[in-house]
Amino acid sequence: MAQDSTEGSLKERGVRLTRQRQILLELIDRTGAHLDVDQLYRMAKERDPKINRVTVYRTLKMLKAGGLVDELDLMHYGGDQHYYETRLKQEHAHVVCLRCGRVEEFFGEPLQRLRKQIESHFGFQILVARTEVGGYCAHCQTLRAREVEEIRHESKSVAKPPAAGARTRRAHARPE
Amino acid sequence: MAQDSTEGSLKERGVRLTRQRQILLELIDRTGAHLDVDQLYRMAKERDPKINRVTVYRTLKMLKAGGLVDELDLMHYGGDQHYYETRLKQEHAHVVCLRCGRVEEFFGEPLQRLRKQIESHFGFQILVARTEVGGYCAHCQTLRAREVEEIRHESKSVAKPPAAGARTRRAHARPE
DNA sequence: GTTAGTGCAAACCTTTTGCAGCTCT
DNA sequence: AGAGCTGCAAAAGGTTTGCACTAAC
Repeated sequence: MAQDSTEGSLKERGVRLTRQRQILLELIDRTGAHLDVDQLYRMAKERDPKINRVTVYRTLKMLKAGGLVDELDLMHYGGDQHYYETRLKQEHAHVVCLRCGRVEEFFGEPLQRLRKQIESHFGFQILVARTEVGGYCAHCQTLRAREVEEIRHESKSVAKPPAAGARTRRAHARPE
Repeated sequence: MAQDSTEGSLKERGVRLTRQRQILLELIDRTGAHLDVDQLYRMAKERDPKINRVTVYRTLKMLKAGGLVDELDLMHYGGDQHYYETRLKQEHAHVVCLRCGRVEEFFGEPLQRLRKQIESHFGFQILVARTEVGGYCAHCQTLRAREVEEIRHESKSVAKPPAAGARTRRAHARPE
């Protein structure tokens, strides 16, 4: 049972801890993963087959508004849905490989430095910050180079080099 | 007429410079603003009343894939559509006020530092980077404080303090 | 003349909404 | 008991697709 600060935080605000919410909270907080609505919905369904997708949306919206989860896009790799993660973790950037979909998290002082500079530069009060980076991971750089090479061979002469940011939209490809 | 590096870049790749594309390119490059599809579509329509929304989508997709424009969310202030801007500008972060919708751009060395650290830390090759920050601008911090104060007065006792990240979704509010 | 690009209509996917009934506190 | 939540069905964005026609090179 997830008896962490998230649930406490909700109780304080008089938010009801329904069975559905407990399930969703536990999934988000415990896995610490980047889950989209569909994944979350299916996982929740294993524990409560009657749960509705709409409840997942509503719960996430509430958690986001309450500053308990962060909403990510992960560079829209894999579609236009959103991904969610706990805010219990320390602030970090998301580094998404546009070829394999793997997502790395970067914690490091440049992030805090950036945050502070923005706050002092504009006199801005930051509530949420999001850094997402897309490109090729170490592994895929090599594979990518090979692919480009092959293409250049196939179309012997007028080799239109594949556009830099081009990405195949393979629905819900799993990293790895 | 926009005779800048963007058009050149397209010509080199054998992309046809249709009238519609010229209009859209000029709007994006010249205004240097953060435009969503709807704004872009309406502005383009003034110059070519027959242009179709789909063409706007298709052009943006191509420009994005070609690394000529960046796609932004601006913290989803004002809805779930995307915003687009030239990539001719130097890299910068977007700082969005969740109360008035104003968007500031932050250029500054912490960004380059962050980029470099991520690249060297993971051996990652960055193609696109996006930092978006949401919160309250200097001006709105004061107004916000006043609002909270008022609310506290109205509901005398059980004052549920407004959730930190809560934001009113006023569709397409204009900054200022 | 070819082939890429456009417009139109219709589909698609993700997310939101209205409302009756259920359930936490 | 009663406001707050849920589930269901239906709608509402925002974006993409299939196809016949048009225009850039």
